[in-house]
Amino acid sequence: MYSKELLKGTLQAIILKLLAEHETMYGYEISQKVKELSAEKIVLKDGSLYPALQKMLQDGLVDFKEEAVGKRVRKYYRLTATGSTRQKDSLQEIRDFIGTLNDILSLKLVAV
Amino acid sequence: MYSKELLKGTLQAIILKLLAEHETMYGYEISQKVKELSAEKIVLKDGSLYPALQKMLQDGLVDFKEEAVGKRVRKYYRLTATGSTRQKDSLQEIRDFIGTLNDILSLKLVAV
DNA sequence: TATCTATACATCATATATCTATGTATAAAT
DNA sequence: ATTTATACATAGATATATGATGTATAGATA
Repeated sequence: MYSKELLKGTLQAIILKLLAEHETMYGYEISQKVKELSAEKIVLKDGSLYPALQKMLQDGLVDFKEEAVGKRVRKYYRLTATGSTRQKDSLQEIRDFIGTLNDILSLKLVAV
Repeated sequence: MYSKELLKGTLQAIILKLLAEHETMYGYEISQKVKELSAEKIVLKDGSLYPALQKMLQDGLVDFKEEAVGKRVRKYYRLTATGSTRQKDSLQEIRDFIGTLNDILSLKLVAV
């Protein structure tokens, strides 16, 4: 696990990216996908994920529909048009920021 | 300027890296160097820099000696042995984290 | 069948780091 | 003479991830 602070500013971008690739996803599915893609290096806590989704909902970046699975109910989230725009913007911002870190920290990263 | 949150978790690593490369630096010099290396994309506020330096001092990552320049006094900071170790660790953590972001966000970055 | 683990959601208090605003003061530039 | 740059600092505001805790269903295992 990384220092908690590193994830700040990138968690929302990560969620947006997954939703951009998957049409709909429910919260637990998102957390599992992040764990998988990060080789368990990023393990979202419930207390991080659900409040983040609710903030994105408030900000109009996502909406959701509930779906019953047995007696349980999942909330399937989907990007709105606003969310789709924000997704591209936030991804670009992270690219740019990493480029800046690359310069300052001499990381020697290049895009292919 | 980037979303404020992005810098969190990396500011200390940036300061440590500059100190690893420069033997001694004073606060204002650090802020100017960061501005320069980032093409003004990262402009540290006094309220970020000085508290950060004081925390690093408390944590034993740096020490300093005061030096008079005319009637003004500069605080020249220097890495301690602990700080030097931390510098390498935090840089590696950021590399690793960016690698993970690379996977999740499909950034297509490679090290050269 | 009982128990543990995984699935699925949520809220509240806490921690932490950066920023904004503000303050003091010297030095250089216009 | 006035503005800008240099050089430090602190207090309060803000944002966001975490820890702790809660509820409840479903599946696995002993």
